Amino acid sequence: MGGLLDSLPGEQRRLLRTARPGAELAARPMLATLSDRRDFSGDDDWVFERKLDGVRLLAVRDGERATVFSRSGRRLDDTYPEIVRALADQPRTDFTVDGEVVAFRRGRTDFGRLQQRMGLTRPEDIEAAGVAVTYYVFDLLRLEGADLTRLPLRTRKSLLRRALTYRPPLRMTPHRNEGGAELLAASCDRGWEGLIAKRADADYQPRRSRDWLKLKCSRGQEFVVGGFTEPAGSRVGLGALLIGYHQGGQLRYAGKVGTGFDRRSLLSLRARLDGLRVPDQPFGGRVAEPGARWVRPELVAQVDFTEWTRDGMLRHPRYLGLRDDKKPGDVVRERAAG
DNA sequence: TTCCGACAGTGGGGTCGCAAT
DNA sequence: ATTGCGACCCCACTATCGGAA
Repeated sequence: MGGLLDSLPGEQRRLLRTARPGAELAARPMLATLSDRRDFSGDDDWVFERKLDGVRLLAVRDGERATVFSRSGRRLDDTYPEIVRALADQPRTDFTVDGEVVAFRRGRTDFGRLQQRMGLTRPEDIEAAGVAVTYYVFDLLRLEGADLTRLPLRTRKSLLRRALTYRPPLRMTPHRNEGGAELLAASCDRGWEGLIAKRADADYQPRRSRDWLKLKCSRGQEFVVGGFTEPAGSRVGLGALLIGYHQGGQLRYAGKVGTGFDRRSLLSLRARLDGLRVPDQPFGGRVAEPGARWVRPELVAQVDFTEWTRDGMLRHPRYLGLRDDKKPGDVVRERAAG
């Protein structure tokens, strides 16, 4: 075993530094920056990966031992024992990899399903949950005693492919070298989350970087504003808008949106909402939001979000603005569940 | 001078575990 | 038995500040 690094050209070998196992974990994982960029036809060289909807996991193999860490540095060995086992069974005994743990439902990565595993550490609880996980690795930070983070991404990926043996629950994240725009369109059609675009020649930086771009499929639509919450702390105007849509002759609650505002929009929204105040909630069914203020459902807000949760609430909602061109009565749910 | 990255603060849904009711 | 809370996960965004470009 070993000798993978001997195949590197001299100028890349000079980028290597010695690394103690786990030393890179004192730093943080490299994070992607949210981007609207869609044109990747320029001179710069990018690698595209499917955006996986799970939790980040860094794994360290040091001799006989394998250990996994969350993004914040928490040890998760008891949470994902089958991943630790898969890493401990690898022929190579000296590496650090970066990747994402996911759970599948109906062929798609499903964060909600993974959540049923995330907090569990007792083997019998994990067994009872019945949620199989897969560890998609996409980067190699350390190998054969060397810190690889200064090497270009393509080289790290090439080494990663050869360094590990891929059997469930361990997989290498597939990537493509071109066609980013087409790939993103196809991903969104399938109802996936989006893509991560990574600069092919970039090093691994333990922070949020523009060398990794998060390209998200947007699932925005209009919602009727039926109430709001009071601001807290240094916040002004309001905390969040309570929003919904029409279905079956009533206004159905779809959750809250509490980000995307600046000071001006918070204050002007509050002024308009105060003119619409009513004592009773306009939503059908009971909405349990302590301290909520209710308004006549006359304002229509444009809201972006990633997906509907199982309970029919919005995940990762953000406010984009008011739609004065839309009638509240026309606002319905635009996508089916899931 | 302008831009970028890091941090703090405020907001979201959901899960689990634990304490209070 | 139910409810509430905090701690984690995922995340959104604004505002600010200091240093790099």
